[in-house]
Amino acid sequence: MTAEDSVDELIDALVRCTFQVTGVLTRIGADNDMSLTQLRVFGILRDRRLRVTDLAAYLGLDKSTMSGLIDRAERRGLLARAKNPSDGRVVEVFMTPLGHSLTQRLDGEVRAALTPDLARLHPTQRTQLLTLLQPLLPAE
Amino acid sequence: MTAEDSVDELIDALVRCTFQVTGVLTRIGADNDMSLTQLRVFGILRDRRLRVTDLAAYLGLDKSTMSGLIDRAERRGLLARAKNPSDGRVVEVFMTPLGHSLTQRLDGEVRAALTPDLARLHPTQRTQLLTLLQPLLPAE
DNA sequence: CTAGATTGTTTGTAATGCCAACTACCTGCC
DNA sequence: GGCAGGTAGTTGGCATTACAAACAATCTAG
Repeated sequence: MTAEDSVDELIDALVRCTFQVTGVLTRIGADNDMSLTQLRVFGILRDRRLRVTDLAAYLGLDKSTMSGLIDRAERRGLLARAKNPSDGRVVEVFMTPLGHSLTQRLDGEVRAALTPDLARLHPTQRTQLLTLLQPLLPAE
Repeated sequence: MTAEDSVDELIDALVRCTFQVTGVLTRIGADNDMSLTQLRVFGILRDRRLRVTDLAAYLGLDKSTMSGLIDRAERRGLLARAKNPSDGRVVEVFMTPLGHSLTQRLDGEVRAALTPDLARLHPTQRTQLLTLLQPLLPAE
């Protein structure tokens, strides 16, 4: 087996793994009336307050898509908007307490769903896996 | 750090990695007028011919969602339907030559996009990563 | 103070996805 | 054989996601 083949095989596994995890997240989201995209939004806003454009850039989405997402989450009381006092154009988005508690519940469900699979690895292997995933994570 | 924390941290990395790879796939799909779901369909049908219901089950989607997906792909000449001669209710779905060639191109783009990141790992590490991902892959 | 850039929203369109209702077909049972 | 019930797919209706283009409000340079 050449080095190239080993990369191909790894990519195949990585993509399948991605779809697997995505499936888990989608299901958990659906159980809580949240789309995958909303899950991502909440993951980002967990410890941040961002303007609409930055949020869109983070997610690789159009600003207009963000507007709609925020609208619906705001209507459910999960997110809120605030005008930036020093620049009247800017709208900052952040999570409400209700949003935070929902995020916490979702977190628990994701943990509960994935832990069994990961428990099949030895603690040492888990540490290894964590290390090996680093090059794939977003820069900085 | 307790063993539980190590799992949490790993899950966090795994989810971020999932979104990262999903982002790559979504972008490549968009460049070729294909949604993430269509990519999944093509990945499954690459070496198979499946009935609509089985395809829907594989993807965790409703049959009616599959109908639409197949319709649009069929209209583009990428997929085709055939009646099962031994059971008149069943419709089997498979890829056309055009669909196969598109899949091949997409494959190449995915490889090109992910290889640089994976190349940052030693061949030994890549083999390790492949092994460690196994428990997360779909059963069977 | 005005021209141009930036920020966010609105509007229009297409795709995704669910549910419920429907058609077509098959299978069991009488 | 014939009908009741189950299975396979499609259709129609609805909400969400997503983009692009046009727009309003605000800021910044000159």
